[in-house]
Amino acid sequence: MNSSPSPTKPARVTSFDVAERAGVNQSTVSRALAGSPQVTAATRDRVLAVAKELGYTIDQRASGLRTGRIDTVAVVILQRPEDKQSTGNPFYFELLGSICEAASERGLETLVSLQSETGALSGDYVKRGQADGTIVIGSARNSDAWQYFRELQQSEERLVFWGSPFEDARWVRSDNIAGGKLATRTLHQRGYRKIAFVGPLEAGPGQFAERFAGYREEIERLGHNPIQASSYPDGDRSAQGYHAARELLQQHGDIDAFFAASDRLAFGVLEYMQELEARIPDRFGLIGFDGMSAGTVCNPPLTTVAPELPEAAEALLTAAIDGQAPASQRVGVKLVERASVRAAPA
Amino acid sequence: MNSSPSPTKPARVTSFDVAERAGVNQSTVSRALAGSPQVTAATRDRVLAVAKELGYTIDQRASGLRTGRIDTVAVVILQRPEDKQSTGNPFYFELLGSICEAASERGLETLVSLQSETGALSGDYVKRGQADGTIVIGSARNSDAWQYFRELQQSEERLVFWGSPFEDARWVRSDNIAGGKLATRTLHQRGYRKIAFVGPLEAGPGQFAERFAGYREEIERLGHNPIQASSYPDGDRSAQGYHAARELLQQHGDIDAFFAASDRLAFGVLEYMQELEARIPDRFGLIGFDGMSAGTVCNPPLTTVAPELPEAAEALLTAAIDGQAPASQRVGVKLVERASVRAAPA
DNA sequence: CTGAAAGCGCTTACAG
DNA sequence: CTGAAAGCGCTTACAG
Repeated sequence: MNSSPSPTKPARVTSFDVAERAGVNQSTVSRALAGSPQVTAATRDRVLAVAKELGYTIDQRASGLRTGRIDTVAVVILQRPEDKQSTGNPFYFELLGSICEAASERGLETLVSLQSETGALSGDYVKRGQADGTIVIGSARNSDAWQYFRELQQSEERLVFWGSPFEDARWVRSDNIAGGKLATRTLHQRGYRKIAFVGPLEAGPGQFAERFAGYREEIERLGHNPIQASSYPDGDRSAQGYHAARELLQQHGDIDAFFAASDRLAFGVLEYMQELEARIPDRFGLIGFDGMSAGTVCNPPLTTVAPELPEAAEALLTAAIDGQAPASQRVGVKLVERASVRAAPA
Repeated sequence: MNSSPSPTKPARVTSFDVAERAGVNQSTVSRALAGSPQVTAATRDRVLAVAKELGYTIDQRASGLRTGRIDTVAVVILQRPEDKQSTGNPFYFELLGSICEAASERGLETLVSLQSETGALSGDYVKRGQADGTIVIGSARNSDAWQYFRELQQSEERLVFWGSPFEDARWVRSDNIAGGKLATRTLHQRGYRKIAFVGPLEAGPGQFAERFAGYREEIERLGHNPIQASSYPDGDRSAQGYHAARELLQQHGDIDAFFAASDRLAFGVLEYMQELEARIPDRFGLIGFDGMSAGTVCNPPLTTVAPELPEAAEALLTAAIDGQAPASQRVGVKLVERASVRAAPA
């Protein structure tokens, strides 16, 4: 009478169950499900039918224990300790989205870990058998965390960084120099004549510094001098952008365009422009960096330099999983035209 | 002479290695690392020291195979098929962030899967031994996908939905009715007198319909009639919001406020307002729903009703992992005041 | 082409 | 308090 599933046995269906029902050996079930050419089409079909009937599915823990592979990539997103509880930088989630998609196309799952506190850092997913490789992306400002991962890279081949502040590491980055040039050249082509750079040039060879280098190179090629703010407040990027725009305009009344080293900085610039009731793109041009989708909802929508996310995801995955990519690698950038820059002259 | 790690043996360190070096049995190592009270403090310390020295770490595949737990929650994010390659709805990533944090506090890892194509749906992470429970979040518009997961829920206890379009399912949702009332009441209190609802009321008892119900209830309590657009174009939420605002204003010239059923709809309304050069919040009030961080960069920043994300994450996790939460559950909402609504009268 | 068996690295009764 | 052993569910040489 009691045909309802007994509470004592949740009854995991194993390959032995399938084997018994299909009248073959368990090893044959394993081969059939793996699509081994060693097994007859007839046998395989029978096994597959039974497997489907019983709702059998390979246990990845057992499979992974045996093969050494777990078909998973771990992605750790480093946040600033202050970003705890807030959403952190949405750009990282956009990159994460691309990684998930690229991973899925390779038949990999994606394990995601948000980390911020120095004490709770953990990157040995490969050693723990939870992933075949690890990607670390995140804020260059959490330098304690980066230090930890940099050391980890000594002993772990399958670990790669996006946006790490170190040169001596395996990383993937935007082609920041090309991006800086592209933004600057675009602004100049659209008729802006005094183009300022917005972005704190923090410790070491960070991404902002590279974007500045591209800007500077292009500005000098055009026969001008680079212009940048003298200091930046602590706080979020938006506040920094706001203050920089104000300071720059106070000191150089003839500035007519800004290249912001990140979209979040650009949002701050935009905020100041709005306070000034300055018309964009007529009076001022503005280009950001990152291609964040939030830039579609600001007013005007933000023109920005965006890394090729699918390319970035591929490069990161290859480096993390295969573990034998070139030491470091840059991905291309493109201009995402929205509305904070005048149209090209006809 | 050849002391460099031989390429043939990547040499995984196991509990047997630790045991040998510490001069104990492997089972003692296991107990020591599990913090079992059965093991002497002295023994435990020795084992822990050796483990650290050798860089030993428990293999989760083996551990999970033995215990049946894997200490991981799977999160599948359903996207509209069209959203492939785009970023999809950023709100889901904000919720994902909260889930990751809550999971991490429970000592769980988070497996993330972006799914869109009907053929490639997969939710049996528990059966495959990859997770102890599964959370599905995502667009109600991908109804084929929801149908798949709804059926899966018949056979899988540890599966819970955020925002599913079905009533007969285990889900967690915002208290949409309270949220609709809150938005409407707020607009009325701030002096707006003709408040329209923006949002397509799609098939079945979706979240938008609940938000509308809350709006309607409050509007009627205030002695007014609900106002809504007659039709919505296909396309993204922003375009829908734009068209609804235009239609509403054409038909009801005296509208002075909008409650949009989602932030993305609200961004579309905002876009139309900008075209009109209508001043917000003076001429029109606007409240969205979701609490998306992108709402901080639009102009003016968007006042919105936000679900309590940490509470949502806790409820989802409890339902997914423990598998014995109430059949369905609502989480509280709050008003996030930004600048698209007038200040409260003094 | 299929079967019998070993073993991946753990946890946990079972003895002592 | 510690050890010896079984077993979680697979994959894959090894036989035949």
